[in-house]
Amino acid sequence: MTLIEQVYESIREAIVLGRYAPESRLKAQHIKDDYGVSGTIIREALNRLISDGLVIANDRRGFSVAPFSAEDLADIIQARLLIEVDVVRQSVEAGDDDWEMALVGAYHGLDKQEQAVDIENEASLRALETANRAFHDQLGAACPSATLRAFYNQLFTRHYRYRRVALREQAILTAAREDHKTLLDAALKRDAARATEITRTHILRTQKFSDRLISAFAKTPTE
Amino acid sequence: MTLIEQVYESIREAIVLGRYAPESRLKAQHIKDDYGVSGTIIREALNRLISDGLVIANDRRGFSVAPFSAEDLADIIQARLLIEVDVVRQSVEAGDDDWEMALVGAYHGLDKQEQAVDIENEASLRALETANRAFHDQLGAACPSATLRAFYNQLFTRHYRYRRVALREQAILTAAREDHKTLLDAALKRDAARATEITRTHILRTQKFSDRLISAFAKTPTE
DNA sequence: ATTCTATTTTTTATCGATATTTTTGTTGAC
DNA sequence: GTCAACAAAAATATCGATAAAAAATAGAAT
Repeated sequence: MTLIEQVYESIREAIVLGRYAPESRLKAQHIKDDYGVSGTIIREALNRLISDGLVIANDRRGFSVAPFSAEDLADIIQARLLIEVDVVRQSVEAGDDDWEMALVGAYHGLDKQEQAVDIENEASLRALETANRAFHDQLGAACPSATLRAFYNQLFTRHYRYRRVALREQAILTAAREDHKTLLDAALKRDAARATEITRTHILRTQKFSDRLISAFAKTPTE
Repeated sequence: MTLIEQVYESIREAIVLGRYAPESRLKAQHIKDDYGVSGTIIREALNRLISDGLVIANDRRGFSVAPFSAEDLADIIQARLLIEVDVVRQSVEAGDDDWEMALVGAYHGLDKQEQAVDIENEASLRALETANRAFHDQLGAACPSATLRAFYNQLFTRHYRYRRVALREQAILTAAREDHKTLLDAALKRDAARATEITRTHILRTQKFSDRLISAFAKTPTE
């Protein structure tokens, strides 16, 4: 694994988890010391993060963390509604037996984490998110369009910045768990209409908490 | 304008116009001589081109030009159908007076190029494409979702790699010209349904030529 | 002739230093 | 006290060189 990759992953995580505050500037000169690498590496990693919509390049003024706002969240949710619904529909329609098996497996892994989750425990929440992502990825994996899947990926990551705050709500977790079960059932029955409907509801669930999410994050220590 | 930006633009154009053959490797060491800059600059420019879907990063094996294939074209068209249709719908519904004025202006510019176009003349075709893009950009400009507009942008550029071959067909140009006129009318009347319908047809028009496009490009000199 | 290994060449990833640009801070005039 | 002009400091963009890795080549052994 190349150094750039490692740094890229680290910075991405730092942004997603809010360790680099939204809209704060990412100064290569400063960051390089955190990772003990050259400034060039940081710059390359930041350039790649632009693709993910997590970093913004300001001409001659370096890079900064993408904003974190109610509008941004609304934008993400809206785009997800359009794209992910289509990805799921196509995937459910096109998935073969191997896909089914992998999906059942991913669901099992997710279910386990959902049972065991401890809201107070950061590591537990992280494990839950990993399993959650794996399940949703697998749900869309059979979609033939690589482009749509790439878009979906970007949106999923960007959305996680907001969702992780919501994960602390027991009500959300319970509701999400229901969704996942229903999603699996619909997918296995090849009921694309049902699967897309649940996907919609599932995505919209965080929206209700929008305001609370934003203000909760605003309290995160800056820089 | 920063050096990276300039090199980025140049390489992008080179890829879109096929001067760097699809799937060929982009060797920083070699390219840097073409532009008289350091290897770092090339690498950074290439990293940014990943966002545009024109360049692919191969771990420890540098970068290469994105593939050019019937599947890729089908993928692009499919994604455009989903995303651009939505962008246009939202834009037509949300556009204000300023937007209308700018749209009429862009249409005028496009119409002029369409009248004057000379299929044999490369500069003329390029001017046409610039005007074409400006018109379509403006058509979607009032869509409130920055994310969807960004996706649309990427797809438009990727699609152009294929479309530019089709531009040499008089039949396509004539049909496209009709589309544009109808699009403008529908947009001004705020007839979103009509506008999206035409957008659909417009996007699909190149698909018929798919096979011919691919083989025409295959004849392009490789590296 | 084919496969395996060792060696050379090419290419990539990475570094540390420097020129340029932006930001910050200070002083002096109105 | 505000503004402008200038000087100092910080940050960015850029370079050229090097270490590490991959690809190409050549030679030996089956």
